[in-house]
Amino acid sequence: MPRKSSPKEVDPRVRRTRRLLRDALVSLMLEEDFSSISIREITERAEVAYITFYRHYESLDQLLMEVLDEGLAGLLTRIETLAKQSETSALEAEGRLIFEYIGGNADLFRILFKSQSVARIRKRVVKNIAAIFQTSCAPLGRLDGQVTIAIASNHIATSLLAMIEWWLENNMKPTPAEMGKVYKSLIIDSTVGAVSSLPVVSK
Amino acid sequence: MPRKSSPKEVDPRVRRTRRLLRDALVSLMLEEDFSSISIREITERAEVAYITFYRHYESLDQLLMEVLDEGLAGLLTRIETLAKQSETSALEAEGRLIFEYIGGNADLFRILFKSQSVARIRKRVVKNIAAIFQTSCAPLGRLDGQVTIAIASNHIATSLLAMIEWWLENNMKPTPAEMGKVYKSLIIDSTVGAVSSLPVVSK
DNA sequence: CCTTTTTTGTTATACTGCGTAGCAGTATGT
DNA sequence: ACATACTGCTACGCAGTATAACAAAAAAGG
Repeated sequence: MPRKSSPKEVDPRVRRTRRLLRDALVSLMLEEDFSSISIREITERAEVAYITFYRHYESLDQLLMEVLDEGLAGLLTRIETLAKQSETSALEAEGRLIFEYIGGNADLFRILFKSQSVARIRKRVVKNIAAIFQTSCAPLGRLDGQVTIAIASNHIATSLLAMIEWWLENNMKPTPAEMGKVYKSLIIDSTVGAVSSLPVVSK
Repeated sequence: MPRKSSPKEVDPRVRRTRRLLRDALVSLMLEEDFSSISIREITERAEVAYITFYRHYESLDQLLMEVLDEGLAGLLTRIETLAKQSETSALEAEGRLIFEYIGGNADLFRILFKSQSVARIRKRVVKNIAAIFQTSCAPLGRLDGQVTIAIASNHIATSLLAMIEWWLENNMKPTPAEMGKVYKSLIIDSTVGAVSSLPVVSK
C-alpha cells in the first residue's frame, strides 16, 4: 500500500500503475465476463508485474469499485438535480441530460449492467437513487405512510435503472430527448399520480 | 452422465443424488454467497462423493439453473393469468396471488435475488415476463409503435421484479393483499395510463 | 549530480479449488 | 443370482490466489 497518507502529491509511478490496471479491467470486461477475468490476466494486459496488483488493491472487487465509482458519481449528481425539479418542462430536459450522459460514458454503463457479479454494486446504486428521491419527494406533499414512500422511491430508482439498461441494450436507439419524455411520463408522472391514490400501508 | 435418454423410469439412486445436490446448494446459498460456494462444499454437505457431482451436472451453473427453473415456472404461469386480466378487481386479486406464491417459496426467490452471479437468470426472467405482457397488452388497444410497447412491457416486468425483491428484503411486511393493490396502482394503472399519452417513438 | 527513498520486476512458495481417471464397492430390477 | 448401472475413494495435473525476499529502476531532496 504505497503512500498511505500522502503528504504531498501522489507518486507518478503509482498513478500510472493504477491507471493501467483500471484501463486493463475495463478493456477486459468489454470482451469477456467478469467472473472469468483473473488478476493475472489484468496485470498481463496492463503490462505490470503480478504482485503489483496487490500493492494497490486488496481484491479484484476493490478495483472494480474504483472503476465504477468514477462514472457513477456523475450519474448520481445528475439524478439529484433531476429529483429537485417539479416543473414539467424542466423534468423532460433533465431526463434528456441523463441519457445524454449515459451515451457519453456508454462503455462504463455497459460494464455495470452486462457483467454478472456486480449485482452488489447495482444494489448500492439503486439504494442511492432511491434515497435521493425519498428525500426530495417527501416535502412534495401528500405521501401517506413511510412504507408507501419507500416503495415509491424504490420503484422510481429501479425503473430508471432498468430503463437505462434497456436503452443500452437497444443500442441507444430512441434519442436522449425521446427517452427524457418516456422517463417523465412512464416513471415520474405515473408514480406521483399513483402514490396519492395509494392506500396507507401498515408499517 | 447417467441414463441419457431414459427408456423407462429414472434410477432411484439418481433421483436421490440429484435431490441431495439441489438441497445442498439451496441450503448453502441461504448461508453464504454463491461465488464462494465450491463444488466440494456442495458434495460434502450432500454427503456425496465429489466426483458424483460431475456425473450429473457439467457445471455449478447447470445445477443452479435446475434449482431455480423449478420455482420460476410457477411464477411465470401466475403472471400469465394476471396479464390477461382487465377488470380492476381481478387485477388486485391476481396481484395478491403472486405475492402469496412468492411468500410460499420465499427461500427460492431470496436465492434468485440475493445471489450475485445469477444476473443472467434474472435477465431471462425479465425477458419472459416482458414477453407475456407484450403479447397480452398488444390487443388491449391504442399502443402506438413497437418501441413504445417494448419499453412499456420491459418497464412492467422490471418493476414487478424489483417490487418483489423489495418486498423480500423487507421481510414481506405489507401483506400480499396490500402489495396486490400497490402493484395494480403503481405499475399497471400508471403504465397503461402513461402509454396512451406517450409519443410515438421513432424506430 | 549523487544519495536516499519509494516503487516496480523477478522468482519462488504454500495453498485451494477444478476437472479427470481408474478401480473397487454397492444398489437396482429382472 | 446375475448383469447393469450407479456410487465411493484416491490420486493426479492444472490454474489461480496471496505472500515473501531480493534485485532493479524510477522519483525526490539536497
